[in-house]
Amino acid sequence: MTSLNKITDFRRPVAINLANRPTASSCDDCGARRHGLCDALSDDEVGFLARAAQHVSLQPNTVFIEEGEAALYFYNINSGNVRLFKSLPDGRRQITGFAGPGHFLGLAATTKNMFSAETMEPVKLCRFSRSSIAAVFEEFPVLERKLLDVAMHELVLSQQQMLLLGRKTAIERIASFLLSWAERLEICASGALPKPNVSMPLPLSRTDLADYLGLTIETVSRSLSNLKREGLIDIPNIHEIILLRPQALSDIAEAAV
Amino acid sequence: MTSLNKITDFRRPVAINLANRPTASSCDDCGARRHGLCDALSDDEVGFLARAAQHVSLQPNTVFIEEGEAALYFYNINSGNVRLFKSLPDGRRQITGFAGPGHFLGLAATTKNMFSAETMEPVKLCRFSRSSIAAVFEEFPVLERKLLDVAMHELVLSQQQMLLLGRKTAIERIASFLLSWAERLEICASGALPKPNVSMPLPLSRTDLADYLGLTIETVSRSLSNLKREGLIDIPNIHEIILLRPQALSDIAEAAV
DNA sequence: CGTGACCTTTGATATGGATCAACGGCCATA
DNA sequence: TATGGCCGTTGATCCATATCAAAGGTCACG
Repeated sequence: MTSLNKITDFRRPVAINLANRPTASSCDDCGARRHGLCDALSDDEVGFLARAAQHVSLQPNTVFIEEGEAALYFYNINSGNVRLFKSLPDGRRQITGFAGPGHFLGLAATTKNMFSAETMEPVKLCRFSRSSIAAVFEEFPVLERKLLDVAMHELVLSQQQMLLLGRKTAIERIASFLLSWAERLEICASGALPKPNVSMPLPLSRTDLADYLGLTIETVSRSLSNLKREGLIDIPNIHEIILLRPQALSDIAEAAV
Repeated sequence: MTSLNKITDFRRPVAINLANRPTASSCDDCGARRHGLCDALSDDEVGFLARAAQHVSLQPNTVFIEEGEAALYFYNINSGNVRLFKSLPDGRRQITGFAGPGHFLGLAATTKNMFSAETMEPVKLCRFSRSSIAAVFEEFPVLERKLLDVAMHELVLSQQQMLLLGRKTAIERIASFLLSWAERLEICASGALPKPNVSMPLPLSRTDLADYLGLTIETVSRSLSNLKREGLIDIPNIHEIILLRPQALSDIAEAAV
């Protein structure tokens, strides 16, 4: 907890001088807007945030955060999606979540990275030195408030995932995943079901799916085939799923009695 | 996400008038101190926080947050420990974590509770109306900063738990749990191993252990017996574990190769 | 259009942990 | 000290999913 205070102690002097900041630039530079994090920032301030960072473009399948390495930076994703995961020495892997445009990574107050992050497609992101965290928060206190909301929401999601990993069967995991993925894609409102027959892109390999759901690729494949055989979904191709009967999926996912 | 803005929109007018607040009272009233959340608050302010809440005493095994119910309050625990869990309609239960003195519960911006909370022993806590969240944060902005740190730390813990639930074997789960429990009790520094032969209270039933680790009580019992048989731990009684060889436990927990 | 690498699906078999069952220890109560 | 209920342990068996194996699809590249 010592490093915690170093980073977020509110008494820390402000290192960034906004009086000298550059003039406004497009908010598109700042992935934070995607999460509504910029709502309360002026264009000037958003431009400043964008300029305070190093802008990085990454190829697909690039590991840019490695578990165990020194935590020198935090990141804000501008475009593209990444997977977050933890690994065991023998190669077992658990994907703990996905992050897309607007997400912040590496904010936890630890000296080493507690997870790895790998791009799933071409990604653009902003990299900030962690020593500037306190200063950034000092300048943009509203960021803290919004980040707290985001963090609380992610805790809710990870609790759902713990229930899935600890107590659900393979078919329940797949059904749960399909519905939560639809929510993530905003195909339906949070907590609501998508309409029947909606199509959904699924840009994940079976390996990613298995590592996210705590299964093997064979079990993932079989479970999807079962759902298809029973007419609850259709699978026109590997990276597309049609949710034929969302209600039936939900009954399976929530183990309705 | 509409309710999110309702609660945390920084423009919301301040409803609490600190000018009229009561004079200082003991900080012991405020569980927040246990998490260092009060470090930056004056005794006056802490006393105010304590008075703004309803103080509640609960018997052991009382469910005071029920998943799915309207989320009317948030809570700050003063004394005692609680378990947080999610359930499926058929009775399967996943404990997602434990909360003790200083923890805040129910801060997520949702209209319904996303988990249940049940006391494990006599518990005292402060209950706040959720409609006052914005006002509380407005008066004590440092609270937000600290809560963000706490939330980030809990995300790290839940990622560890996802790895455990998704990819570890029964014996690895038990070994991981014993070491993380020692950390929680501050028997050892975060990330460090306890010294050999340290004794540790374990005020959890086998059922709680099973529901936390995604196993059955029989498998928990067998795994503990195995570790005992191999001389890595001793179990003088149900609610006490002696960590004879923490390094060996760690090798199992981390699947050292 | 053919080739090969990689990914997915499907089938056969193995196994870790769940389930079913019985027993034993502990504690509260009389 | 005896009794009953609850919890934990241990043993026997079962089953959901892992593992092993092979075949089929798809796509990039020559």
